[in-house]
Amino acid sequence: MSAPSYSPQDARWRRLPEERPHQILEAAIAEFGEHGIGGARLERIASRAGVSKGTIYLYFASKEDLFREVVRQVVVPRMRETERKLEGGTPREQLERYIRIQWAHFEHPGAGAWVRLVLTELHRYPDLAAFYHAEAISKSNEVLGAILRRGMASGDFRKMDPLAAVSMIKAIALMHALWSQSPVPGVRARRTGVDTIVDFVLHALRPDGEDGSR
Amino acid sequence: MSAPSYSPQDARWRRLPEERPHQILEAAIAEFGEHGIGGARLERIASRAGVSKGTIYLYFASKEDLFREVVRQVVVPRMRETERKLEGGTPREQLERYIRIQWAHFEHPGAGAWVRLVLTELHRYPDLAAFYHAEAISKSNEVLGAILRRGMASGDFRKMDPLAAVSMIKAIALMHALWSQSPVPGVRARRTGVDTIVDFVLHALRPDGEDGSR
DNA sequence: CTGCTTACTGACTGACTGGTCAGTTATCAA
DNA sequence: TTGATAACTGACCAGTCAGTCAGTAAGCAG
Repeated sequence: MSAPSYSPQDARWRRLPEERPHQILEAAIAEFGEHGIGGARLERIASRAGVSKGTIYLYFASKEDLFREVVRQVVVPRMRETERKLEGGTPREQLERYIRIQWAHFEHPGAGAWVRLVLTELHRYPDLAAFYHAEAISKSNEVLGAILRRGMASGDFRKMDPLAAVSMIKAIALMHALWSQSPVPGVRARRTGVDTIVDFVLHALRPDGEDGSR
Repeated sequence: MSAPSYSPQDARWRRLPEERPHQILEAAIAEFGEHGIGGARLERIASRAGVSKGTIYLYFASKEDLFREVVRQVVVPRMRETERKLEGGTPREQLERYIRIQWAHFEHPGAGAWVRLVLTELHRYPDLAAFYHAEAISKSNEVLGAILRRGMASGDFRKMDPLAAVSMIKAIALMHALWSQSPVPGVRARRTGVDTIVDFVLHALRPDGEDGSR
């Protein structure tokens, strides 16, 4: 109806149809990370990307579709990359490296928010949750599970259900991510060092009768 | 303006000003558990309680106030009761009982949703989060921490930071609650038995050089 | 310069929901 | 029976936000 008249020729604003989807996805990952799916505002995503809200709808069908593409194009590839660093070494070394890599990953600002998002909002989008589980979680479980199985076979670790151990190790790592970045003072204060976590897990997996020193 | 005319004299509807707050709180705990704080609808809470939306505002100042009272009057007392069952026994027995009680508690339908709510939505309401932390979480940490400290002093457990151990034990229990009730098939399938959890934790705390049999 | 196409804008709409309040009904004392 | 009062209702209001679309600007071919 009325004239738009955005900032005349002021800025280095340009038409860049090829870069728009990527710019919007980067803005979206930040916004979803900070506010979750429900709390994310398309107006803010647009503003972060330096475009208007309408432009988002030129490239993505809906908010949910935008979230789906964020997971597919940004989150999953990053997770894959992290797991490539695990190759080589004894099972104990690999397990320790796994925990330390996860820890370092979760120290990154915003990681806690993403963990929170995945643990708690994803389940309301069943197809997305299934996709995420297939692409990210189950792959990651297999990697860690294989390390544990090798260690049990070699005698480095005591024998137990490898998948159960995977669950518990991941539980500790995930909850640490949540708590270490909690805005609630009493929660954040109780930060556990990564050495303590490595120690706890290695003790839990230590074969019977073996000394705990490393 | 126009006449309400709800079901004439049909049902056993009665004015019960003394029971209303309790009815509304019970409806609210169910609604908050299923939909979280943000997703809860006052209209649905009213409907569950068999009253109209306006009635809620006769007893509670706002949605947030209603949530606060749910925590104060329902959740905290239930949590306190759970912890009374821990008295007596050796530290090992107490720790095992703690884990089994938590497990049983989290098996209850809706428990997963409450864990999810606390872990992920509470932080957006800083005063509520502080209240919940003071009333529920820190008390619970002290109880478990005391068990661990006694066990370390008596030689039942190896020496380590008791608060770190509390964090990790709780992490395992909480994530189990979330995963065991997940609506995502691949996640729910990977259910870990409580015996495995007890075993894992007792191994992690076992003093150096001791055999793992119980 | 002119006309055409593509990229983009932002005011607007429609649906939703927390919270309000004028009005209705039950209850009970007088 | 008849007020008076407390309990309760639900239409309404105001704010919010995902999604739409008429219109504007940039770029480019002729």
